[in-house]
Amino acid sequence: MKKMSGNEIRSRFLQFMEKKGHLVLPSASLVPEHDPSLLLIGAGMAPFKRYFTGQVTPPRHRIATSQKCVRTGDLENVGRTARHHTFFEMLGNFSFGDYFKSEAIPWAWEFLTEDLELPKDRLWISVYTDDDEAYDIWHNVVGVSADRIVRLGKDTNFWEIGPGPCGPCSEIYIDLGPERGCGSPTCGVGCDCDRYLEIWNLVFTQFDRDEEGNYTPLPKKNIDTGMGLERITSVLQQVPSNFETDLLFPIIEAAQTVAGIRYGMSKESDVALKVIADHSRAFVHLIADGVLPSNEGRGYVLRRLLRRAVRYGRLLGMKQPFLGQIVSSVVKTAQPAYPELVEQEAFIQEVVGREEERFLSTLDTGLDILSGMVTELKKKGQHVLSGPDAFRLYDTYGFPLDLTKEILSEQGLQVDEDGFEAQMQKQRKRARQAREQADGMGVRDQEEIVFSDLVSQFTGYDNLVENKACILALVVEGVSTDMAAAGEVVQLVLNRTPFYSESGGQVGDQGLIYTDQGQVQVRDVKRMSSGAIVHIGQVITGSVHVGDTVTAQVDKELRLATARHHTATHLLHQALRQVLGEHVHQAGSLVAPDRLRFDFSHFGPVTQQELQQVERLVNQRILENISLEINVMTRSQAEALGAMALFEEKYGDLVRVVKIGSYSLELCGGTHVKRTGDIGLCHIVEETSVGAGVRRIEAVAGMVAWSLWQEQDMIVAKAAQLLGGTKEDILTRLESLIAESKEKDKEIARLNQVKLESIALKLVGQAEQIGDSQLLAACVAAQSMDDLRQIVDTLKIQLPRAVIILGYRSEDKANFLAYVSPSLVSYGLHAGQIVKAAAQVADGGGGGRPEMAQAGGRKPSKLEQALSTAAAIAREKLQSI
RNA sequence: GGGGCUGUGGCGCAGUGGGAGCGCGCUUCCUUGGCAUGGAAGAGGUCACGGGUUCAAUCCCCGUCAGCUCCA
Repeated sequence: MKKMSGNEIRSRFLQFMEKKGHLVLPSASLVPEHDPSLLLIGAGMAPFKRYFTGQVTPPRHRIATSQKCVRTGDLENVGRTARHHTFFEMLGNFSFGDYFKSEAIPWAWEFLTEDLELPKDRLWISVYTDDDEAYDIWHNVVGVSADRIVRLGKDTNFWEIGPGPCGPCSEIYIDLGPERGCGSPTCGVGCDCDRYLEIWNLVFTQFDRDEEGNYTPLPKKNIDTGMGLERITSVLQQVPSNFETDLLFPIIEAAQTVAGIRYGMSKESDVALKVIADHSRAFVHLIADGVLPSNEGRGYVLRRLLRRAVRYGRLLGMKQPFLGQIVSSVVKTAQPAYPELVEQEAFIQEVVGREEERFLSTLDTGLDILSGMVTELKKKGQHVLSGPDAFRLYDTYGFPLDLTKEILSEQGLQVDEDGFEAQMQKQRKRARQAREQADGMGVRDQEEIVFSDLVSQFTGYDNLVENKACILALVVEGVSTDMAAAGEVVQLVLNRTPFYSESGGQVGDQGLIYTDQGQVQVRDVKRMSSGAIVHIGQVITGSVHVGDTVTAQVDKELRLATARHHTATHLLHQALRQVLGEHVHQAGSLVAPDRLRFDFSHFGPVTQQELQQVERLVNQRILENISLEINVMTRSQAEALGAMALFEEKYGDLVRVVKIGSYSLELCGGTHVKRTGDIGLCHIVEETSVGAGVRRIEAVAGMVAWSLWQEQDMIVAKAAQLLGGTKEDILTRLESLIAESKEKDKEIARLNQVKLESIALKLVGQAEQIGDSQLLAACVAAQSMDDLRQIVDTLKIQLPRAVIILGYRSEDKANFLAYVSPSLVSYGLHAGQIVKAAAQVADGGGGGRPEMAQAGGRKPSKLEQALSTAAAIAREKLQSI
């Protein structure tokens, strides 16, 4: 057996297959390019699905790759077994209707035994029960002895996923020795234990399965093989698990250095190190392929992996962000095969760092809350965390359920997962209902049926008036009708219309549809999935009838304003990619006559400087007055040009490509201006967050931008006038005004203080002596409760053993403050009770602490009476001491 | 689009129906040959915003905005 590095094995495999006539391709992106049904690439053959189905012709009939794969199906097993990974590489050779078993089998044998020098006497073969063809090749052509070939059943050796191409497969195993086995006398190939390790699977797709389960032979048979790079490397490097190979171990080493522990110290810390190493490989490659952390889809897979890595880091005692150093080691280790990672490292670090920090704070609050819940559980002697509690952690604090489960199980506790799921269902139901309600405003399902067999032709790209259109259908209040009269809200379908229907974020046109007898004011236009274009509006004069020949006229000003915003959106998109990076992708868009809203993927806030730069770039393109080229072409032509495809499944085979010089190229069905100069100017109004990883920019263009500028300029001019200076002076004037005003506030406070002190000193003399205590009840000229407090502050130094009751009158209220010296409080005197008695006289209430309390009343006329009542109560108490 | 949580000095956070606080940072002074440290004094707040309840709201209720988070 030859000892080789993982990188060496990868390139040896590809070289071998190249010699056998294969086209060697680089690994495809983890993000499936033409397959919206697939979240991520999880198998070596996944990028070639369309070659297997015959939809697309492959560049060559033999292809070989080492493909990056991500699988998160059994996340819990990662780190606990020798072989589970979320990220791995699959070595594979593929035949698209070219060679078949008699080539694929000997080649596999040749590569393993000659190039890798695996000992023949340790290799075992499995074939499908009925596959005599494969058996013969293994036995007679390759020369594997009969006792080394095992026939296995459908569950392991037949590859199929529902209807479609399928076929038997043959697997190659290596015997790792009896010491790795289970010891059972029946132990052999196919046993669950670790002794016989499957290293290569050869799939022979030779049948087509129909819905009924009939298998018909395919005219063009395919080969699809897969050998896990990490696995075969572990065999050649003679290490017990994939994690000890040179593909993964350098990352574990980096992690143990950061954590200050050693691999092999304990089972738990080894699991944590393995999880960190595995997940880090996955998220580094995901980010490199353009995925950003978010709350859904691929972004959520990424976020979960990243957060799990952080969580396991915490288990090792790492409370600070640490993934940066791990990322470096991943990049370094993967560099020979993926040199592009090096260029992207800074960006990856940025994304990882931000997400890590965000999660650490999320985690801290979550852990606090969870440990509170645990204490509560233990106090009650329970051992199952309720579904709603677990859900609250998940829903409100973003604390993943699997983390909750793990943390609880460490303490012998459980989670009521059914209860959790029930809460989740409730949440889903709520969201769905809200959605239905929102949809109720637009065109309802019923109309969808009414219009289902109608088709309208859109003629409005170059043309805003259609003179001889015919009304095909009318709907009033959800009911199909022949006629609509003045005042009625109507939905109207024409055979031909220049009205643009809401699509791709661009709102529907407004305008007029009229005949000699009637006029309809169109407010919105929607397109049915059937192809009918529905105008929604109100009959303003006369009436309209099905069959009428009408003139349909789009409001030109609004359409032009919308077009300005749409073209500006394309410029903005490109400018954002230029300034922020290629990871910026459209995540939603609204194009209206008065504004545009553009949502895009980005990891953090856009700085003021970046926004200014983006805005400058957009306006530079506008000034360059570039002509737009709009062409309809096939999808593949557009792709060849490098067009940015958006929402691809929405479009048919022919696509519309909007090109702005050499600057921007997008697939787009919307309406645009002729030249960028037509936009006039564009101004970014605000930049906000929509959710993690998605930012939103709102901007205005054309006259809207101009009137916004005019309005703001007027405000500035007015401000300058009010401040008595020029526009340039505003900021300095304001600064000095604010400073001055603060200075004056302080001076007023100081003067007030002096005044209050003099009031207090005058009051001292009015105090009534009762035993060795003093009683003071007085109405003073104060402005606020604070004033009363300040007077008391002065008084309580002069009258060290006293009850003080002060009152003042404000507009329509009486206000009181009572103070009792601490030495009197111990005799049972209570400021709250005294002041309350006073307030009740003035028709109010109050309370507070024993030494200080305040109150108020609605009848200021009773102020004096209230004070003397309170004084009487206090006097009585003082006399009884 | 819908739900939950949060919003208190520059930053991180306590807090309570009745005088707005803590830690870090900042300024000045003292200690020191200088620095680190130590000691003292001080500046800094429309308690997100707008309504309501109350004699009294930073606190309770409603709305708006922003951030976080889950669902769609």
